[in-house]
Amino acid sequence: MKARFTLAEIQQHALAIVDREGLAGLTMRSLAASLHTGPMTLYNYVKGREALEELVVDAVAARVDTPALTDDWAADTRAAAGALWRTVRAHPAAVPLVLTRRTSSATGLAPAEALASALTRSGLADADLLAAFRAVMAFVMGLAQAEVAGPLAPEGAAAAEAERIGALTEGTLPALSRLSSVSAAHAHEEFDRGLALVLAGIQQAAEARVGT
Amino acid sequence: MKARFTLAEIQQHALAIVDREGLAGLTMRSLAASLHTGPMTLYNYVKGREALEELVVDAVAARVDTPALTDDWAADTRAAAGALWRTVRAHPAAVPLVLTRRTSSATGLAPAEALASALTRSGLADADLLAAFRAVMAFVMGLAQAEVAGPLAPEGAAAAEAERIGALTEGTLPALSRLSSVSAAHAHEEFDRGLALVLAGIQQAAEARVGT
DNA sequence: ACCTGAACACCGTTCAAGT
DNA sequence: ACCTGAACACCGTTCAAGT
Repeated sequence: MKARFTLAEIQQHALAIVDREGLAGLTMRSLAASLHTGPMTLYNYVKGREALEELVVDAVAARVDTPALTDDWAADTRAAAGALWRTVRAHPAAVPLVLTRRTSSATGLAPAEALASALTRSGLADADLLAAFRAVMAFVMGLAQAEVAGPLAPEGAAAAEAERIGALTEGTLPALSRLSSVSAAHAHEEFDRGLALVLAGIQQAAEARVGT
Repeated sequence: MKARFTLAEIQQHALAIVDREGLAGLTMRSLAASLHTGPMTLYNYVKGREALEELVVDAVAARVDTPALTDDWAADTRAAAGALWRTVRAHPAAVPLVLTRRTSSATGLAPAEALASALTRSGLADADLLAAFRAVMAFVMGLAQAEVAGPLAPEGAAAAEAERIGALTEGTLPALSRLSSVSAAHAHEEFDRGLALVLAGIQQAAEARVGT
């Protein structure tokens, strides 16, 4: 019998379920139902649950539209990081998978390649180039992590944001609870400001190298 | 009947199982067996599976020994970030939980408080202070993420590290595969170098403020 | 070769009964 | 109050039988 589905179809259905019902809503059985088959059919396309979850990560990565290159490596770095950030953020329920499942497909690695490519044109030497890549990538993933499970993240959608930390710590964690109220006011610019700080350090290293 | 266990006991057993057998090894049933009880007994101490996982995260956070404060905020920031990094890294199997489960206990938030406290003494204004906190915290968590599931992480313990990316991408992801070989050579200093880049950007912002 | 129902070995948790 | 066995509703996956 011919193959009834394509891998891309399965990917799309899986990501759609995660987006719609959350991570717990994705099971072999629910995905099979979404495709109008029995659970066992899936095993003709995917090795098992774990491979399915990697497929979801690939599906998210595939939605990142890598921006066109310019002659400004710093701008390209910002663009690559921003594109990844926006896409990951658009699929909050998939973030736990994005953070913990590794990809080795070309599409899954494409956003990292775009970032690496931009940074390579900074002229940094190997060790610093690697550190810069690590720092920017970690910033993007770490910020996504913070939004899902970080200490300043609002608990429920409706809960007042600053309340949680403020109430629970009652002055025992003063620095953190102050930041918590700042966060409520500056949520919209946290990515840009944070990335600017990281990039400032990288640019400084790149310029120091040109100077010598 | 008196309470047979303390929460701390349960925490230690749970973390020990994760460290020893991996995340999949921790189930209500396996934890109960480790404590020589039935699974139902656990529900007297913990609301359910999810609360248990948060307890594991707290247990990891509790093992971070926050370093003593000095009069150098940048050094204290490095020390706070380093202490968190080393502890998280010492429990690789727990990293997926650390990344995805939120804590609201005081012990769970203590490492973040230490970091916030150090950065507060930089003199940065609110928005930049928050951005700096975000950047450093994201760097630490993002680097832990990269080690577990990032594009340059070795697949298996025995697999040659550069092979994976190199072989699979065969020149289609040139920048990334070059970084992959650099990574093999510089693994030991990636944290320090990356953090130095991030801190350079933060210090630059702090000095610019002093100058005006 | 690709498909897929039945069955198995798990899992978290509800319920109800113990002390 | 705190404990806990039995039972239930799931889950991923093996197996074997279909085409």
